[in-house]
Amino acid sequence: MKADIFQAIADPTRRAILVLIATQAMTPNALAEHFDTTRQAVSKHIKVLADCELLTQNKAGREIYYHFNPMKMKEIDHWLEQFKKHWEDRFSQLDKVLLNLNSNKNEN
Amino acid sequence: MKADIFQAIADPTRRAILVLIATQAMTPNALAEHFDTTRQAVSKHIKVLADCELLTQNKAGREIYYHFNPMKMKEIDHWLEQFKKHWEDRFSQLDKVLLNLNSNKNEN
DNA sequence: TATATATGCAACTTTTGGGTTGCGCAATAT
DNA sequence: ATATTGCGCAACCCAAAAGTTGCATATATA
Repeated sequence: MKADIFQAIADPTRRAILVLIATQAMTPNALAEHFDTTRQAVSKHIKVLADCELLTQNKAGREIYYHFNPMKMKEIDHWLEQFKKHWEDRFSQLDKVLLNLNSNKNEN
Repeated sequence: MKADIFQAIADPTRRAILVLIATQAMTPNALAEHFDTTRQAVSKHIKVLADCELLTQNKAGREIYYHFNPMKMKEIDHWLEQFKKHWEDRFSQLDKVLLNLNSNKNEN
């Protein structure tokens, strides 16, 4: 059983799938046309994404539309928050340096 | 050659390393004490993280202090931004309701 | 009803990744 | 000067993952 969302987005093909499906729900076949691999390979990627709930299904006859689940993706954002302050701090430090450099010449 | 930041954060041990080092720069040995693996295993994780520039080195004698590079982590945040609107949008919730209605009727 | 289409699943192969062991090298300590 | 410490690197092993092929099943169409 696979459920690690970080592992899920590690693969570049899966990230591309997410980008496509975030724009528009798609079937596996429609999706596979965007890639250079077999339908089954794409299907396996879909399974990984669905297992960790980044995708949800919607069956319509014999077709299955996969939809993007943004709330799951938000978990990544939540994990990132603990680091956010670090790059915001660095920005302000950099700002300070640039201001000091600029103050030798002129202001704007 | 490994340089994929998404692949780098896929491993739980590496994510733990990032959390530790974000708080305080550390040497490989100090780091390894926090985990149940060998120093070499941790060292390999460090290499992965350093290769994709999530960590930077600072040599001090025979010790090497690894520092967190928040600007690189910010790239993940940047990638996430394309999805942010999906979970922030109120329409995202509306979509979900509509999709549930559709799947109950099983038509399109 | 017979056939084509959309999909999932299981078996297999190949590649990748994580871990361990063993080594070499440079910096420090005795 | 010799021993110890901190570290990286390479070789190897094993498990997991990605891709392919071949099926089975359900739905649509002729």
